[in-house]
Amino acid sequence: MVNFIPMGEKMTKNKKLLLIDGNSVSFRAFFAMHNVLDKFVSGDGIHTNALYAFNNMLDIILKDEDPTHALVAFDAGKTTFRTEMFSDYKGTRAKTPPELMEQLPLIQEMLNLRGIKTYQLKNYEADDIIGTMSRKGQSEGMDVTIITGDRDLTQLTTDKVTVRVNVKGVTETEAYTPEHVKEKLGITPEQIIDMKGLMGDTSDHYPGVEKVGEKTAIKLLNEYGSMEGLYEHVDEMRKSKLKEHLINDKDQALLSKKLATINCDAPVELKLGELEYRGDNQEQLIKFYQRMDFKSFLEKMDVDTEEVKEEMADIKFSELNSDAVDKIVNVDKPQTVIVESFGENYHISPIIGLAIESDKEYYSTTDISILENDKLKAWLADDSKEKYVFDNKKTVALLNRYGCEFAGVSFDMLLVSYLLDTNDNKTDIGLVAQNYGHNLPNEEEFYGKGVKKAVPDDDQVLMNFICQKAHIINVLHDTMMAELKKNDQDSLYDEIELPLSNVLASMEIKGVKVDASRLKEMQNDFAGRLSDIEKQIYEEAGEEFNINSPKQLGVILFEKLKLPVIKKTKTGYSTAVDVLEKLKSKSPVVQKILDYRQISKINSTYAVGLQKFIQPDNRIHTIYQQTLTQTGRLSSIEPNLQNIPIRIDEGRQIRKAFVPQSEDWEMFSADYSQVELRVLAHISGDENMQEAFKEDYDIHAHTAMRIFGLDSTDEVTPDMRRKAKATNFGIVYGISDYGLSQNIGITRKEAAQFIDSYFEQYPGVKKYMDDIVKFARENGYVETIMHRRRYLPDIHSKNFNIRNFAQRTAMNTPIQGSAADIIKVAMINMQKKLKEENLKTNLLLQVHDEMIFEAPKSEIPILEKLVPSVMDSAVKLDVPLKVGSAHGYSWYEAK
DNA sequence: TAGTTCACG
DNA sequence: ACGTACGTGAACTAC
Repeated sequence: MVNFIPMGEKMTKNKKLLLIDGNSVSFRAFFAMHNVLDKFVSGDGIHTNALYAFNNMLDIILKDEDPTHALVAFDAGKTTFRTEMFSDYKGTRAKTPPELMEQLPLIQEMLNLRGIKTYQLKNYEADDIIGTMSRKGQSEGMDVTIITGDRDLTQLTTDKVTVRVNVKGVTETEAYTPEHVKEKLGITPEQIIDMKGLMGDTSDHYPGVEKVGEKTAIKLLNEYGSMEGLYEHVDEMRKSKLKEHLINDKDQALLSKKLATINCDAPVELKLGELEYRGDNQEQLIKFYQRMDFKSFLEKMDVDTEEVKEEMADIKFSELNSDAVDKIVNVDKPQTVIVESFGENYHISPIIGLAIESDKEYYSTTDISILENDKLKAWLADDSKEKYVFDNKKTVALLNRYGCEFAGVSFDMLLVSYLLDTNDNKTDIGLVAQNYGHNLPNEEEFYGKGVKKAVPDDDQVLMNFICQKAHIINVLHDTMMAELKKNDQDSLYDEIELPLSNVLASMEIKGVKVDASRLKEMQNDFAGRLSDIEKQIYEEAGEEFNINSPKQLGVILFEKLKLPVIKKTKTGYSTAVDVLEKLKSKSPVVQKILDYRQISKINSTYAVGLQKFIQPDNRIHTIYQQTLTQTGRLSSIEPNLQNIPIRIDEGRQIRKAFVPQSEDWEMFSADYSQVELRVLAHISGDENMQEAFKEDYDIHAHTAMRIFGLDSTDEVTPDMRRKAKATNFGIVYGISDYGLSQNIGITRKEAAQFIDSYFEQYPGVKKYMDDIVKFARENGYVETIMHRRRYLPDIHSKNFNIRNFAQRTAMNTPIQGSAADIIKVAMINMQKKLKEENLKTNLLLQVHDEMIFEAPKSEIPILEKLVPSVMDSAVKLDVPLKVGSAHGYSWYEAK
């Protein structure tokens, strides 16, 4: 088929108008990068985070949209025609943070340098300017795209006008066409103002009709078409609360609709011709970027400024040979060491290159035999020779495999970066560098990914790369350490994370002995039982299917066997445990499926799964991720040794395969009892909870007694204790009545009463919960007893769910995180003690609130005293810490 | 690669 | 009116 396109139309590109809501995008840009606020400061001390994010977004949008015309509209001031109509309009809106205020003029300046017109109009909001210009553009036959962070602007969408709303920060947008509005809300763009009028707007602070939210408003509009239509027929509605509210709040609703309506006839004195997009003013823009310290944007412009050159240029380095070693060992300043490996798991992957920066000289080699040089070996192991690295734990583990000890690290850029901000993924030095505005390829960019992943053929390229890594560590050292100090996190780093990285390295290197033959036996046993159950399930289902597929299982249970659907997931029927538990009584096949699932999980993940990780030394060497969790806990991978089954005996048998190194040794474990609740008692200062721990009461029974209003714990039934225990857990997680009701199978109302009486009994806890959320709102982060930080930008979210989640996180993180701090201190002290006392015992594993050791039998009596005393004295809280311990022939027995 | 499920604290 | 417990990792299926 041939498309005939008239010549004229083919030749002229359709004109495209880009309209940006300057205020709302700036706001979003600011909060999207709120966690790096202090990292983005220009030479003259002005914050630049919003500027940076705005510009990033601009790059993407300009590329995407390729506009011929562009305009960024700003609000002119607080008073507008809307505040005249309704004095409280935007009444409770928090005032713009000063750190953003100072950036707004710069944003306008930058936009102009980028060839984009900016405009504001007295008495009107940016929305109105955009509305007006979008109609002008449309009537001239232009395609119009609007960029905003405010969903209300979707009322402007038409066939020619697309509204792109920022989601998650500013670099991603969701595009609204009339069809998409319809799909998403079930109403037309024109009806959005009616909807807003009916439901009101909390953030702009205008009221709607009482008890009418989005859902109700949409339902009403689908029935009556518009607010006016609705009020014409309101008398015909049958008597209901809704009808009453509609009638009572009619005036408010009509006013709110007016407030929500964007004025598309504002007296904007702009001609479309003036909006022509001219592109960057190169010369001025470079100066501007330099003033703002925007290195990455400068690099994008292909500009050879001196500063950039220094950073991007190939680094001059010489061969790391014995001559170089002679120089290195005699330097007294800190020196930077890079040990480069290739492969996922550093316990098995080879070292492929080394680099050392020494007094501004760079030395590098891919010839690993230099590690046999005795002088270098001694220098690496010398604690008094100060070193900088990225990932101390990995470096220690790698060098250990090549027969070298490694000590003396004072700066681990990975750890510092994690302490400064847990939010982004910081396991890659390139990404950290990029975060600080420096240009260093990350691992994926350098080595490639998937099938293309490979070490470069040219050794020079590799050596240059690792020298650049060393260079960036030096460049960022001062800034990052200063920031650490400013956050009052230097002792968290010096006394906890850095020493801990050495403890973890030795735990990983030691590994834990696992009896492969035992796992093999279990695997065989499970395989037999699985095929039995499988047969029975097929029989009862009347056909064969994949039991592991939730999809196929759903069809069998809910369509073939017609069992009631309890819960749905995004993709279909839920077949999770809590659902199956409820269906158990309806069909005998359900219990069999539960059994199958359980055994199949234990078999595939543990019995079979763990065998793959047993190394030739008969041991499993996990990797502890020290810089991953948002709370400060560790995590364990390849394999995860922090989730070995224990709750059900079937799975618990797996622990019998975890054994000590030789016959006259045992496994020894020690765990904290209720650390998190004790931490809560401490940081909340709640007297009732503190008393319970000081007196060493059964905390859950004691809670039950209090919330059920009993006189003594003797009256507490097991069921009451169970409920109280769940409530205590709920409190730690940042409780909601719904969550608690689901967990202990009571109604939401009852759960709410539980929580009320809990807070009455523990008023200090209530106060803590309120205060910590307030703290998070004011400071943008929360912290643990050791000043570990977690930034919570979502605490300002307009979205109810996202904001609530951030609030629960604010409550939970100081608790979970402080508990993590405590055991970390205990681990460091423990390792030190074992050495001081000349014990052979090895610390092998950590599982959040417990430590697992292997020890000669003769040392067990010593450990039984020593370990609990080290653990309970790790930190001094207002309540005592309690520690339990056990030992036996395997991890199973050490319970 | 996303979604579901389930193992642990 | 909204739709929920906090923090993880791994196996498996299905797109």
